[in-house]
Amino acid sequence: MNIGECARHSGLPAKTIRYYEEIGLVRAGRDANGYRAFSDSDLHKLIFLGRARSLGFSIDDCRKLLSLYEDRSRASADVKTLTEEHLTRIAKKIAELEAMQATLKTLVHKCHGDARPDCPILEGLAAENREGAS
Amino acid sequence: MNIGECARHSGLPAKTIRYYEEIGLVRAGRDANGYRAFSDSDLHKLIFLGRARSLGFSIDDCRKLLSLYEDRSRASADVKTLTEEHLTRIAKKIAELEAMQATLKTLVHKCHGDARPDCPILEGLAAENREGAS
DNA sequence: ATAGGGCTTCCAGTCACTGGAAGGTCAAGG
DNA sequence: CCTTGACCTTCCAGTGACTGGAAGCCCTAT
Repeated sequence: MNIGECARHSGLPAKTIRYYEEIGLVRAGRDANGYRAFSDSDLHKLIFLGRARSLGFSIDDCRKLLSLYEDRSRASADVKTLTEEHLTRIAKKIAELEAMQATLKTLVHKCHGDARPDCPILEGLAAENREGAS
Repeated sequence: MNIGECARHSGLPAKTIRYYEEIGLVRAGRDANGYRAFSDSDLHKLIFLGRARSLGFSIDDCRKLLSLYEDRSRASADVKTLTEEHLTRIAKKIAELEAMQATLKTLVHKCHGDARPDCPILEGLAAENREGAS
């Protein structure tokens, strides 16, 4: 399987597959003409990587997950720990975004949004005479 | 005011202030010795930028917000529109993270997390015989 | 023979900083 | 006067995870 077909089957751009090979996430053989040759096993790894990335795992996490995936004697606890740490990061990120959202919604609500220059959003950003907001 | 004092008052690292100057977000005068000299007005802009960045606005948005901030004849509607677009992006991001969170929680819940290699998380990532999950 | 599509490598750019090296400046202490 | 240490300066490189583009080889069909 060459890189184009592999890209179609995995859903990953060819560029990304080359990049994954470059950083050592996957390895590909070569045909006589120099084209990359992917086995079914390589394709499965790429699909695995695509799924992991789409769930927000970092490349570094993916590297660990992939090695656990390939390790027949792994402990599922290791996978679970990695995933739980990732969940913690996601929860933190959501909390941060929700805090921004709350502040911004308050500001937007106060702003009449017309042709006049008076604007509580800009005043809020200027941070003059603020009290409670973080 | 030199950069160190300005950093303390604005809460931004000196490196960041230099970077903001480099990309033209703020301008600073110079003392005879070549040190940057910040006015109170520069400091206010930096505080403004710090607040805007902490609310997730991009540098490009900050540039627009700053020019609106300095434009005494602005229309508050322009600020509101910018902010609402940003809120839309935040909501989308939160939704994405929550979708990841839901999938990951389901997988973690299924995984017993012990010394055995059997692991529903890895199986889920391998995307074999999956049905409903996105 | 040529046109097209796919493949290769390599380099640069993204975003918003951040770290570090090499060196100038200034105030205080010996 | 000299040194020490904390400032400041510039410039270069690296981060994460790709993405775009240029230059050029390969393969198939017409």
